[in-house]
Amino acid sequence: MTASSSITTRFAPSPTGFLHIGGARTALFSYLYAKRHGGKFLLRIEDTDIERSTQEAVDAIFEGMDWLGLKSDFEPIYQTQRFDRYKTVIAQMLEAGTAYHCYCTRDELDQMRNEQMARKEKPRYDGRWRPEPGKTLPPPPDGVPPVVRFRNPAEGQVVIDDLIKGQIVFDNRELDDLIIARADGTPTYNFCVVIDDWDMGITQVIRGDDHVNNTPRQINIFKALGAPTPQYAHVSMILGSDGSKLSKRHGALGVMEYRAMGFLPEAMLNYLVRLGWSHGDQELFTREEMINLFDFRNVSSSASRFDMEKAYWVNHQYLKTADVAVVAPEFEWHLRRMGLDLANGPRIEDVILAQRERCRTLLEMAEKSHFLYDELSGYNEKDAAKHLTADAAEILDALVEALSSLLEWTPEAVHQAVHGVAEARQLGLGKVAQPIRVAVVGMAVSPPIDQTLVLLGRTRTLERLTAAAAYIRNRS
RNA sequence: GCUCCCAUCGUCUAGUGGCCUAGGACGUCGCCCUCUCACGGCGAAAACCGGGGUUCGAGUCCCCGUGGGAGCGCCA
Repeated sequence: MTASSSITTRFAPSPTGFLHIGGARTALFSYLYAKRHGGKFLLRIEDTDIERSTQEAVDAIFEGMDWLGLKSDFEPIYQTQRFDRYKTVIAQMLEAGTAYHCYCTRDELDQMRNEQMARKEKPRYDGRWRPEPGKTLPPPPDGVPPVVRFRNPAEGQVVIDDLIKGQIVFDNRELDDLIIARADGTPTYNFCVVIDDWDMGITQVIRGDDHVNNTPRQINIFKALGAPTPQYAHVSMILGSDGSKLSKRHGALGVMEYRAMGFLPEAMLNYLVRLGWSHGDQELFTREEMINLFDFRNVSSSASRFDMEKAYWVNHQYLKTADVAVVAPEFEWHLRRMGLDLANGPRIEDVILAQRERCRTLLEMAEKSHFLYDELSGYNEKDAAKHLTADAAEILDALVEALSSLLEWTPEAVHQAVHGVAEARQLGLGKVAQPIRVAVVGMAVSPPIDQTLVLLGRTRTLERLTAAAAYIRNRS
């Protein structure tokens, strides 16, 4: 926790899609770990697969990181801008004999794999072009551009002391000679990662545990290069609520879709940090607390499921307690998205205050506040049938009279007027409040009636009350 | 098939050999509050995958099994 500012972590997505929930959590853990130790966090775009990488995906990742407030301490790095560096290292490795050319064609490789699978063996490169002392290599075939393979040690073990999973041991015999440069000369993932992590002084590699099997190969490359190996922390996957892997089909939504669903970024972070990590029984954390408390000791090594209900609950906690000034811009985003004119209604801060106890998401809040910014499109059928009864017409008339004579339009005044009407008729407040709700909101659900009417404003309240009374009379 | 990972309530988890007749949270159910919906309060049901060890003592350590998952690309 002291001035160990040598800590550097990175989040290294490949730009082939949006920033999904698993990536966001990995990014968060990386960010928190760096901040916790006074280190740096950086973002690296792994775009060596030119075929599949797109600018839209890069933008989507930035957008997601930005919305979550996960700031990189440096300008984002693109692997495609580092090709010269990769080529230099590959040339050095060829020279040093830690890498070699392989002239196998894809067809040969496919055939090799199929045969191995048929023999129930683990498919792997058989080393036919691997130089060995006393071994005579076949002459390079004409017209076959070679790939470059890493010469993985044939013996011994690779030991990973994973920050989350503990010690993992791999036998080098299980590892084959992976391709580090394609036939067209472009370097491949497992190689670029090593060079980048080395060059950028990454001290902790934090990534999904679908990468554990790559780790021993990468460590061997570090060693071949004489580079220091980073520590590793392999975070388990996030599964869908049914326990299956998240896929585009279900669950694997981009973080921006959670924004559209009405989540607050801080709530999203809070839910995510608790998915796999814990600090005793604490459920809610400020960003400062996350940073101060985060530790891999308390990160679970088993996969976890994304539970929408719990996520909603966390979001609701934030909506209820967050500074209105913080939620206002996000709420405004939703209202505008619904095509509402904010000038045509109350201050959104007041709306948030009135609604936040009864809304789990900002989207829900926007939907329930629609009536404040636009005309009613009609009454909810069941609610109208129940509350806009023949008896109610007269009550609405009385309310119009009582409310229009108020000197001021405050919760207290409105409250008194409404109660006055109820008491004069010896009715429970519900008998009066419910018809009002349906009349002004369109349905029987809203914040306390006095607050609702104050938000709506006198003019609109009286209009809608009158309209409802007319509606009742026209109907009967 | 091979290699690797994982395993406490439906879900997220606490638990680092005795404090565990297993705690918290979400969700569920009941009651209270109440002008609706909520908030809130109180209460309930609900879990250590199985079998062997180790130990005076195992949810906690070891082994085996079972069940999940990941990887085995000139993808990342």
